[in-house]
Amino acid sequence: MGRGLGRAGGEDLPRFARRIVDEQIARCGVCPPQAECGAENKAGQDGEPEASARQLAQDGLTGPLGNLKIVARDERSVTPQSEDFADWYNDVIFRAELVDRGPVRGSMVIRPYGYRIWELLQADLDGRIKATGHQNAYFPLLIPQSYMQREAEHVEGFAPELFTVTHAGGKELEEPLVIRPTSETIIGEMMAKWISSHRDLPLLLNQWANVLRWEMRPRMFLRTSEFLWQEGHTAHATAAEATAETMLALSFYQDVAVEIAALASVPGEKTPGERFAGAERTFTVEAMMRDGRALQAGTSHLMGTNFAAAFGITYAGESGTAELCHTTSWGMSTRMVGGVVMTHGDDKGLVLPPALAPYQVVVVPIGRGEQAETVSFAATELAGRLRRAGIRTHVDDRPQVSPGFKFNDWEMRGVPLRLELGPRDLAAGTALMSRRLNYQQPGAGKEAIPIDAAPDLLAAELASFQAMLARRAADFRDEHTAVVSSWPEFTAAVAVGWALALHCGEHACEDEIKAETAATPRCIPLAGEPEQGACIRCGKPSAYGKRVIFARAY
RNA sequence: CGGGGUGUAGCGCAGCUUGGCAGCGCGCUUCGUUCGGGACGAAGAGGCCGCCGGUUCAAAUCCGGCCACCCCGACCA
Repeated sequence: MGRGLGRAGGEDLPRFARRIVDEQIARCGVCPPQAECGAENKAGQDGEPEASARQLAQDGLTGPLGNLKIVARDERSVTPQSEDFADWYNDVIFRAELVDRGPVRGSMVIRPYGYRIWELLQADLDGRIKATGHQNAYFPLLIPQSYMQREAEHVEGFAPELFTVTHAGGKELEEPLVIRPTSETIIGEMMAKWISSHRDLPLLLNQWANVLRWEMRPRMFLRTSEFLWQEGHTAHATAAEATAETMLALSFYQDVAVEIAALASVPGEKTPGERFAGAERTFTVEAMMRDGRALQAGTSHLMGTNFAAAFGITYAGESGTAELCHTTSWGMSTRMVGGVVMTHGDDKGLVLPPALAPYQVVVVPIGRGEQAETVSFAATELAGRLRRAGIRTHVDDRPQVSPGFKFNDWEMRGVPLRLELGPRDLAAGTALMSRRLNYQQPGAGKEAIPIDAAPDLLAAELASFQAMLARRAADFRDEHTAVVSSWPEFTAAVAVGWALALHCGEHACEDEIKAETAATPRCIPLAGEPEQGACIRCGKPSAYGKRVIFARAY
């Protein structure tokens, strides 16, 4: 872990060690801040290179303080969230083997364990999409550049992030191609071709695809140059039907976020400044992360007739006149994986909701020599029974790896439940169960469960684990959301979480708020009560008739 | 694009100030002993020191240039 010691960027080790020592001394309350508590405490004077700061840190510092003990963080553990959330996040996703860096800036290799999480989410969402009459299709990655230019706002919005292909087959292309940043244009073009009558409507399409956007500041899962997503695209005869579709898609996202990913998300509408490029209205589900920031977990756009006009998506109505279609688009991406990490994870690593856990239960057989075979056999047999009961189960029978290592390893990887199975358990007909975390009863230990009843028991445990995570996330969100009516309250709220505030809706005012607090309007919650009043910042009348969630966002 | 960093073994780093056989920890390989919370011993393998140029008898180290990546902001799922 390059940053495993929690050093500030660029801070060298001697400086780091000295800072920690200084902080410890300052905290000890006995010595003055600059006191030299014994020679060993001089972890480095200014300008003096410190050859053995690491050694010193490992050995710990002792001296007159007695209680002063500095120990470098074990390289096997992660940066604590409280110390640096961004470092924690990076440590966890790499250590849990969700992801690796690609060779190109901002690119990401999704490793099998991470990809499985995505597959599980994908399978659930795909089921919801299909169950409501949508059909999957696939459209090309390459789009003629001219397509992007047909919808004015759309071009403007995406131009800065486009990858453009200028050469193919060794020759310069007459018309450059763009790699899709999203597929409204090419799907619009095809819709125009396929729709001619009101009988062709609604057209309900979805595609699972990769898209590419050049991002100035990539973050694994949250903002990579290339990402995987689902994009729904539909065309309707009336605005009312399109609006209903937009809300239906939003409900997929809210349900997946809460029921499957156990996120604490809030469905709402984007303010005009945050709207999708080319949309009339944009809806979103915004989820609170464990550092109090907001993550847009899915969006659903009502396009009105903007794209229909740009691409000629028209239909003959019952009276025979040509009418513009009303279209929608909506998407959820691999960003969700990052949202899961940042919602549930802790200093021991990932915590996965059972619905998305590649392994819901890991069985660790314990025993060596003659016992090994018996235990291993029993573990395999138990795993088979759990799998037949629909529980994703893994037996960790790696030899030469100690049980303690396995415990920590699977905790890092977020497995909800672990079973230890050793000779003592076998003799008693039980297995030792541990939960990845115990909300509201921290410290609750291992529990012996009867092997015979394991499938039912564990299924119930998984269900309650899932529910517990969702509740815990929602509690956290509620505890970190403040209804504010003054500027000081606002700044205090967005420093640690979300603020519900009235706002004038003006861009200049949003910009000022962002410049001062880094917070932006995330959404106008659908469930918000009507309320009038003065803008939290400038005092002008509120624009939306409801409170707006302001937060620092990913 | 602005600011701050870093490039040395698979990973994390030291060495550079003051040029002189390329090191440490983890991991990896083999053997043995271990296994209920990150095991231990012994023996090994592993390097265009980011790239190009310069200075020098000699460059990881000094000088010049370039490149890449990471972190913090502005853009965004």
